[in-house]
Amino acid sequence: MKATITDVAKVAGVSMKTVSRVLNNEPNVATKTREKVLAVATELRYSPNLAAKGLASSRSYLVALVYDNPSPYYIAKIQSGAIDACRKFGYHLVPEPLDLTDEADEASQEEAVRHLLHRLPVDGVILTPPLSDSPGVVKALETMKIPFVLVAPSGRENGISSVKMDDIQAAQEMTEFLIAQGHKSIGFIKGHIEHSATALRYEGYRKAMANADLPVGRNEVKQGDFSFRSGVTAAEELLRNRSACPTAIFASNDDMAAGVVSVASRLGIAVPDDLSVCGFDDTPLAKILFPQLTTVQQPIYEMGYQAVKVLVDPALKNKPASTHNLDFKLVVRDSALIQGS
Amino acid sequence: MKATITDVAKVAGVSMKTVSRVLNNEPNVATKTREKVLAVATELRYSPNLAAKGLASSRSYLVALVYDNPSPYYIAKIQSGAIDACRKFGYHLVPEPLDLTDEADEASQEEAVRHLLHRLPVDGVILTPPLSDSPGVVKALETMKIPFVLVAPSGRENGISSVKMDDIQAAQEMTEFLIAQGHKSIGFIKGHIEHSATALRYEGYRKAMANADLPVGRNEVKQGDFSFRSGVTAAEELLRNRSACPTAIFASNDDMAAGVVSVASRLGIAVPDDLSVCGFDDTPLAKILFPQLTTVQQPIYEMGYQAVKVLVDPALKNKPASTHNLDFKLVVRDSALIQGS
DNA sequence: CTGAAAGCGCTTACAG
DNA sequence: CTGAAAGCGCTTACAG
Repeated sequence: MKATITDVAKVAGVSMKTVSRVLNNEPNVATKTREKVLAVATELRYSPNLAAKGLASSRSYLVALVYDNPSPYYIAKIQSGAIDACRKFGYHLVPEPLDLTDEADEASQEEAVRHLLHRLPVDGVILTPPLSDSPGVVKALETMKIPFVLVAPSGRENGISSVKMDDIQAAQEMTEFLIAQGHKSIGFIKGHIEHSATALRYEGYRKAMANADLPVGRNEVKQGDFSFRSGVTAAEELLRNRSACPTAIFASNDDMAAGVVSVASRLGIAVPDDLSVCGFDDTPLAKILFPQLTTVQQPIYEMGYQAVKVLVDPALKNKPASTHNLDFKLVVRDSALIQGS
Repeated sequence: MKATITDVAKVAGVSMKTVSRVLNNEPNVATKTREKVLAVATELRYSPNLAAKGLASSRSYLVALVYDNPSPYYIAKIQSGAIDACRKFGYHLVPEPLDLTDEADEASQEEAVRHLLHRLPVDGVILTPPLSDSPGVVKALETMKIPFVLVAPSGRENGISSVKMDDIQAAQEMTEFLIAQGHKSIGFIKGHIEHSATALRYEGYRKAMANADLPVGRNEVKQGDFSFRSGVTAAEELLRNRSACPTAIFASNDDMAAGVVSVASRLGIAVPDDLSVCGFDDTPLAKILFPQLTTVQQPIYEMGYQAVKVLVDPALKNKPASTHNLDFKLVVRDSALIQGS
């Protein structure tokens, strides 16, 4: 029924091995032979059997995307980029959710990963936050000798490839944007205390304020936890004293920014006329809100794409570990745009 | 390094074939032999090589989730259910986005699917809306003789397995809930005109109104397109005449319901005191809004799970096509809850 | 530049 | 209840 490499060889009048060489773009094939084989392959609608290739070469042509993330939106974007890259290089992506909530210690986390990857041999693994910061998970991959790449890890990992963006720089630029709009008192809402991005975004905000010689008052910074609810609570505190409240609030993610907008609307504070609001992430919510949110667009799709590339691109794999810094984008929408500016 | 079936056979003192029988739960193995093999397999941390299994049995142990859907939330949930089912049966899920926007006619859509599945042989395919309604896609699968199952198809497909929920019934129950709360004038906002769920949900609404002998005025039904924006527009029309506007609005998805809430808030109409609002889908948005949305929770995760089960469960596959109707759930939250009721 | 042989780790079909 | 042989469709390592 389906054509095999032997069929192609027979019809083309060459050996199986030559067909293999042509299809894998190996050198040492006469141009004429190459063309002939290619023509026959097309004619026979030949496509290699992945299982056979895998068995013979002890590769799987599979890349696992291992995640443990509550945000379907984030995963969907990473996955989308990863799949596109896989297609380009003849691989396939297998998403593998990994629930580590029951595995408290490092050793049992390691065992969980080992178990997961024992059943399915893959040629590479992509780790998304917060797994990219888990020592147990990383250790399992290292001892199993499976190539892997970290997406947005918090630390500067030595000897491990990673794809990331500069959260500090992004938060700093967003704050600078607000300062350029004339704001002098800018409130900030921090994210979840255990999330690695929280400290980085806060640092970017502080840097911009310091560079502009603007003091940051104790009452201008509130702790949140990335939830809408925490944005509401923080906004209520920031906006309590109407005579001395900030003219702009930078929430370190969109959900919290939505909470700010909702409080402002309830208190009759006009956004952006009386209060500018910024978020971070550019989730779908940012465009649904009224007014639409000014926010930071992370290169999530690109991180997924680049992660796969690092693992499977012949030009990159088996090379020393590399760190890929991808570009973010400030998306300016109505929530922080002074009229006429 | 990694144990093979031969290693297990050697250590257990039996033939390769016997090990194979034990591991695949085939009959005709002495209990003692079975136990011995199992013990050795565990000891050696043996796990079968998928590629070898696949090559020998001409199966792949892979299921493809083919989608072309703008909603990452929907896909993420389907995928989550599908992966869990795959794990239970020893399969793996490979998500395959399929962009059909450039393939206008049925023939080229068929070719696109053929091309996609030619490279990756899979044991089954799951088709999500709107692909589950595409004749070209269905035809490709049929001629390739790949087992497949439709998720939420609109029509009554003959001879094709499907998993779905009853949109008519759900919309009817939601409307009945509003009626039971004492509402007599209930506005309705229809969905996108080309989406199959639109007509079904509207029918459920009409049925409930008719059953309760409540007339549906021309001004009570507005056309939307499932977007937040269209919900805003529809709400503005429905609420224009404050003296004769409905006391409840049932939007046929959450995004449009969010639009209604936003208009009400702008007009100073209290939700739910002056206006009850209901949505459909129970997206994350439903819980972020203030007040939180009363809505219909679709069994999306369950559809993904069941779809895989139909394809790979030995008790179900190779059986005649079956239709699986899964249960929805009315989620009553503050946006449509009369106080004290 | 090309090919014949062996083998990857399983299952299938058959035999006993 | 158990096993020996052949083969799935490729690649690897070697030879020429």
